Amino acid sequence: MDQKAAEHVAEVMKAVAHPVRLQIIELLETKEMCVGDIVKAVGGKQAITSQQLNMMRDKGVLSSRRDGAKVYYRIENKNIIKLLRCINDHCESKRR
Amino acid sequence: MDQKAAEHVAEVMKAVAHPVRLQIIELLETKEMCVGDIVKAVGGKQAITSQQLNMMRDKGVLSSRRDGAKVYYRIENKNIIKLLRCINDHCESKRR
DNA sequence: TCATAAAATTGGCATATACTAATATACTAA
DNA sequence: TTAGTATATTAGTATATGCCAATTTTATGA
Repeated sequence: MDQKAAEHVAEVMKAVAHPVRLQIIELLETKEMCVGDIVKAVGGKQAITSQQLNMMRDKGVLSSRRDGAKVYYRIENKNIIKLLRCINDHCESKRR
Repeated sequence: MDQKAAEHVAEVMKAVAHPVRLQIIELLETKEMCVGDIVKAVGGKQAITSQQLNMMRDKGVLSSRRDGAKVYYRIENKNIIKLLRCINDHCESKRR
């Protein structure tokens, strides 16, 4: 992994490395969802959740499409899901 | 993933989400190394590298053993390696 | 013991991040 | 066009992070 790749990887990981953002990614694992429903599901505030979604989209983790007044977010790259599984395995094996 | 698990996962990811720390993990993928050699390999400063190693050990990513004056670090949980692979896959599929 | 090497720690500073309240924009339906 | 709903943006603040220089701790060998 060269310098540039390492920087990119670090950016992607930082974008995901947050309890609520991990929750959002889990929510989107199997389906797309609009901002309002995501806000309700994670029990957060509209502005913050919107910021987090935008941020993850900017980093290439999510993508979005507008449908009328609503904006639907989905996972852009499925490898993020694999990533989550790896981390989960790591944490579980530590807890054991 | 419950709240507590999400927080833990986020912590581990944050510990790894840094260009130099990713480099260090790559270095340690197949072997343990002492601090001095890691410092040379990543071209960093002693104090900073020591801080990064300590930090990753605190978060359960690495572990260490002292052998005389030298301290050897190694990857504590191999799932971190899998994690790196996932991230690499992610980035490569984005570049294509 | 003394000098040196290896690693860890400390205090400080600049920047980044997370959050907040308030406001702005985009869209729909009446 | 107006009111209402959905989402995004802005400016500000508190805290976290990353880095630095200097110092300290731990261990070795003369």
